Amino acid sequence: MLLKLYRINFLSNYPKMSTCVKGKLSYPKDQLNLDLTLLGGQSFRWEKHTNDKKEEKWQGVAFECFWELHQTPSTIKYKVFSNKKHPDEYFTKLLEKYLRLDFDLSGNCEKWKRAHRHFAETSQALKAVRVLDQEPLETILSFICSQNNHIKRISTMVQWLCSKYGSKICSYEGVDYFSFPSLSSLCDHQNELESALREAKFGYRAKFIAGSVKKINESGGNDWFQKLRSLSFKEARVELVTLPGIGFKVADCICLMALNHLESVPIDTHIYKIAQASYLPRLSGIKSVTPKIYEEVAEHFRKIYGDYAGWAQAVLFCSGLQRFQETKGKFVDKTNVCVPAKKQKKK
DNA sequence: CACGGCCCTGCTCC
DNA sequence: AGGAGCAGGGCCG
Repeated sequence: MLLKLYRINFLSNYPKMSTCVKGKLSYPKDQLNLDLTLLGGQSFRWEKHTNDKKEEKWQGVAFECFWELHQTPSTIKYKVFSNKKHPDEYFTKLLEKYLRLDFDLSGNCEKWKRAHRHFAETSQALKAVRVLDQEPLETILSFICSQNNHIKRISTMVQWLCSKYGSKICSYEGVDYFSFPSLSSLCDHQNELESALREAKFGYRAKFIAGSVKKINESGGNDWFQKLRSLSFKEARVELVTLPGIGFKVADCICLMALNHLESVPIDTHIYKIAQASYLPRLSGIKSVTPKIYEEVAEHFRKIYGDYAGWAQAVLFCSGLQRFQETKGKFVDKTNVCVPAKKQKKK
């Protein structure tokens, strides 16, 4: 045990010293559900741990920092490791920005409840999911991985990218944590990138990622991301869909979660089913979501829920997800008759 | 322009 | 046991 501690300290202090900062901010728990927000499919870099005393903590990497979060009814306490020196308040501000704590969730939920009956019915108990404000490159590559895929495998793939091309932030409790790779780091391996990804079981997404990295670099990298933030939502989306592997749905996820375009409403299969059942019954016979149908649904949500329609969608999505799990794969919207979950037995 | 077939992998189901 | 079916899409014909 002593030896182990010594090793960890030795490794993490040398050759590069990563500093640990502790901090705390006040925020009511009922306005921030960390499970839904961090583990619900926006980011793929967080894990929750519960010890035998049933104390919960969330660990993850964002903005080149490793974070450990604890939540009390009125506060969030954090530990953060970073390779770069910053004044302590930098981290508090960063965390507030990442979680968009300035957004009045309960106020907006009241508006959304008045805007449509379905919202009022589905979210009686507030699903306090917050839309994260994430880094564009990480969000783009992660959501390219998300197609035809589920959270668990996406997380594995993103983790692979980080440990292969990212840089080590710290070693904590015996685990190494890596930042998401920078654009330049990925470009340095441009020639081998696709084949390396293939080998790492990225499947057909390997080509998309390599191609997108190349194109992002040619477009100006971080300057291009800044430009996309300053453009209107739809202008930004037009630009994004020129990247290989990015269609409307993934582009909308990026706009919403990394480019500050909160009116963006990603229409995935879950949301489409909700739309068919409770918003646009006309679509109930139509299976394939063509670009035209996609836009119709998205515009419909924007019309109802306004400038922050994407956030309203996130809340609806979480409500749907929960029911999805409860019914063991059979998606059942509340407006339909609820099919009882199959009895599971078997060891 | 709408549609179906296909794409990689890994897991679950039967 | 081992093949079908599917998972928070996109591309191509």
